Amino acid sequence: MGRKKLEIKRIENKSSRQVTFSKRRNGLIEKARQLSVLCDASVALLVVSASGKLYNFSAGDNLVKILDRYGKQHADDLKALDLQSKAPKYGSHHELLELVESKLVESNSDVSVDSLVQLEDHLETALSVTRARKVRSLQNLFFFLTFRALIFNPLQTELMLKLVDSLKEKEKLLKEENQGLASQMEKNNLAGAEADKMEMSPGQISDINRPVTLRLLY
Amino acid sequence: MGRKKLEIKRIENKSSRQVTFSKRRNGLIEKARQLSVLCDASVALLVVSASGKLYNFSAGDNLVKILDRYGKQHADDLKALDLQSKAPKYGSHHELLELVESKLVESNSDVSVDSLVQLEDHLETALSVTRARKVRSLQNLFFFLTFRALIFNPLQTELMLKLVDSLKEKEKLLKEENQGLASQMEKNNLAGAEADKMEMSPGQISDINRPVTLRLLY
DNA sequence: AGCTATTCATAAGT
DNA sequence: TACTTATGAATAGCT
Repeated sequence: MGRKKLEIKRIENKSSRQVTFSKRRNGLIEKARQLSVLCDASVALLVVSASGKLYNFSAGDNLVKILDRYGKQHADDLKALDLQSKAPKYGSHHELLELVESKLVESNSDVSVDSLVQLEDHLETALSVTRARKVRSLQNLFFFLTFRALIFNPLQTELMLKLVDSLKEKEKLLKEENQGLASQMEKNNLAGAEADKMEMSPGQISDINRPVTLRLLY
Repeated sequence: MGRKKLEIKRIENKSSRQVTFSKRRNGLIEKARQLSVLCDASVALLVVSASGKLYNFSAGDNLVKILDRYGKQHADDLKALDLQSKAPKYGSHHELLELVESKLVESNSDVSVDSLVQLEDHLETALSVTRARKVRSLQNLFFFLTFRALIFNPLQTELMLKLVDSLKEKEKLLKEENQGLASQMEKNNLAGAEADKMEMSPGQISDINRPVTLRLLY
């Protein structure tokens, strides 16, 4: 819609490509805004230029509630998805979990793009049969989850990773404390055995006295 | 661009609103496709109708790599954001973490929409000063993180929540084991004190013997 | 779902 | 980068 008809293929001239990008990007955003206003819809638009610059637009209130309602409507599909991913044939849920965990450990929780791409592939494979069966409904679900992630950002993931870190740290400290206690107990037992001329392994001691509350590590 | 100029405000007539929605949605998607092809850009478009139905479109390859490069370019901003969110005045990072954790516990990891909305508000407040200072750069960062979340879906969040659950469970078991050990030790000490006619508190026992390796809980 | 009169978006030029 | 304008595209109202 200009002085000349423009074929829809990559514009080779760099500067005119840039000009066109700027104009059409603005046009697209305006159209998105209009759609949102005219039809009471919610719209999110994300554009990355060839040079890596990010542009975004979103409009529409109560998106979160709409998505929540949508999610509730599709609760059955969610359950089916969950069960499917537990099926051993396509990689169990637990295996996937282990995979995520190992990726997190590997990269010291600074999750690399490559490892997540790889992880996504695994998930893709695990879900392929489910998808083939109920493509439409699951695609909707996919985008429900996607959109949810889009709304509940930006730091949720980062915070979650930090939470995982803190839990791992807590676990480490608890294990150390455990080992310390075990070590003390062994020593006590040896001392006791010397005194009593009898042996007693820590695991076989029955619980007679009331447990002591330790200052647990936080 | 029709028979009559149309004011950009909500169309009250339901059926014509629906028709307009359908037409303009398709138009928007086509425009997004064209922008992607003409200018070598990546585009993601998400639309939710008033009735809650979800429509999506995306185009452009290597989005993940573009975003990764972008993220690396803005690594300094990420660090600044991290430091800022640690500033006590606006709620420490740790507090936010506790908040996330409590929300997860509250809802038994079936994260409710309302609690996340609330959480988002807290984050919003915590980051408001940072944003005011470097709005442009942080908005880009915001959308980088958003877009990343968009790409690394759909089950990443769900898996992460399950990972958190498993770590919490591990922690619980370790604490129980800790208490069990402490209880045993107390009993041993009492027994030892009786035998030796002397008292010895668990915390004051020095480590003489080599620690015993326990079968840790997994 | 189609049809066209119109308005709108924008390619090329400045 | 911003403005202008001829022209191609999108679409509002109608069927």
